[in-house]
Amino acid sequence: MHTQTITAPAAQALNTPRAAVPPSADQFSIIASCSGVIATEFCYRKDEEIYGEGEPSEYVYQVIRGAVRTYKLLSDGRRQIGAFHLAGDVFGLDPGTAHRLTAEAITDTTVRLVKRRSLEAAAGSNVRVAHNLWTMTASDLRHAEDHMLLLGRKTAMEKVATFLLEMDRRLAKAGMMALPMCRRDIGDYLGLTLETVSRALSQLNDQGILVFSSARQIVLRNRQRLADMDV
Amino acid sequence: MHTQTITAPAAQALNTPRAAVPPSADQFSIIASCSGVIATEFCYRKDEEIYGEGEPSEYVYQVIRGAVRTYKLLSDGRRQIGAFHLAGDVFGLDPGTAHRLTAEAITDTTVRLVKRRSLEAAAGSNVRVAHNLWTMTASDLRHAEDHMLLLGRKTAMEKVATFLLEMDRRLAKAGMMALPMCRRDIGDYLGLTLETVSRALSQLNDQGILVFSSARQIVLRNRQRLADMDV
DNA sequence: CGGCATGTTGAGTCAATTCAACAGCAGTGG
DNA sequence: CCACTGCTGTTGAATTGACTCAACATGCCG
Repeated sequence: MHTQTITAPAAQALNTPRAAVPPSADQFSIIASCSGVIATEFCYRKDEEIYGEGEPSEYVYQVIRGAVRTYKLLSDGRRQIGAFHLAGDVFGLDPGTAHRLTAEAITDTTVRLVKRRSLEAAAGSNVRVAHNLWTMTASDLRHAEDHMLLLGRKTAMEKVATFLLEMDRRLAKAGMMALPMCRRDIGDYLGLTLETVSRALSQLNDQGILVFSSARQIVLRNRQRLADMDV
Repeated sequence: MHTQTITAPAAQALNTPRAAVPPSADQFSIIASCSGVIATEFCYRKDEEIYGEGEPSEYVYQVIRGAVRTYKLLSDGRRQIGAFHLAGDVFGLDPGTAHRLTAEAITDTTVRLVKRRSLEAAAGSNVRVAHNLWTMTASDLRHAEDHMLLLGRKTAMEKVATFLLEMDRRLAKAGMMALPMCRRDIGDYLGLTLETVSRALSQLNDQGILVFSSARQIVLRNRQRLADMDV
């Protein structure tokens, strides 16, 4: 399983300042700094599996650098990506004994990980930790609820508009967003084919709503018109 | 808000034996029986709103009798039902301050409800309660993850097959299932139109995989062939 | 019995898919 | 340095699964 080399002492990551830290990051830091909870860092190469659906969930993860996709497969290979996890995000927090989705590194990725058992132990004695575990799971649930609405009821263009606004909010730096994932990943996240994603992006480009510096480097020129499409 | 009449003392519900109680029911009973947590019963008529999206989440609910749909709307009225809640199921457990979906009674429905604040208080002093809140939210998340795969990647027939197996598991009595919801609800749950749901059911009937006693009374004749369609 | 909800079925349409060709680019090695 | 190769992304053409619109059937409730 975790045969990757340790690349940096955990203490360094704990002290690294990061911009635009999502709420879950603070919660995770509180947990990770509890006595008895030991955080370690690992690196995964592009497309490497971090854990598989159905595997025992031994660890909980936080993305330090890079990006992760978590997905489910049908028997014939059709794939649904449930979420993209970016710097600061926590993933792999499945309160059962097994992971319910597969996690893969989208690009070369560094994660911080803590043992599930030590987490549960901390939750048993520290009410604050227990509450954080709950709210982190709840925030995954909120995202899933929003995403069900998108998958079940939005058109292709509305899906892509929602996606762009989500990524803009989560990873834009200086007005520019550098998408870590390919068109197929985006399609499998939105319940579309990669061609449909490409066509929608081209159309938004033609309309002047966005500009490409490269296929994955996008600047939004008109967030309002995107938000209007987003219903 | 809760202007319905109280129909039965809570104590009666607590002592009423029920068959096929889902795991969440036990967990909720543990919570509800905590000192300081007061459970009350209310009745809602068919199609009555229990709470609206965005409203402050004052209560957590458990279905005693009847059925509930929780859903999100787009501005033009397109609807995505996130879940159906049947006897024993807990719903409305949103760890934020506001409900993220609207809840409506599908049929005349009796619920048991407890104040959120008393729940959180109990969680603060009782680790068991805190853990149950977490696992109940996690089980909603599991359902949402499975449902995203369905919405994003399954065909109409696969969606309907999955739906039938889910409902068969959750509400079949003596091999027969009595669906509380109409075709439109099923469609809005599966990301389909009501006509497509109707056509799929007719086709399964023609194939002898199921038999209708009435439009909503269904007997599955061949679960294996349904499971095969379910991929 | 009549009236309205719900459900079924048919015909035509269309949004997104499939299949196919090609363009762009990054990495590799001669 | 540039040709070669493989991967990613774009675009076009044809197809199709699900949708829309419409008519009719069924059944429940007063």
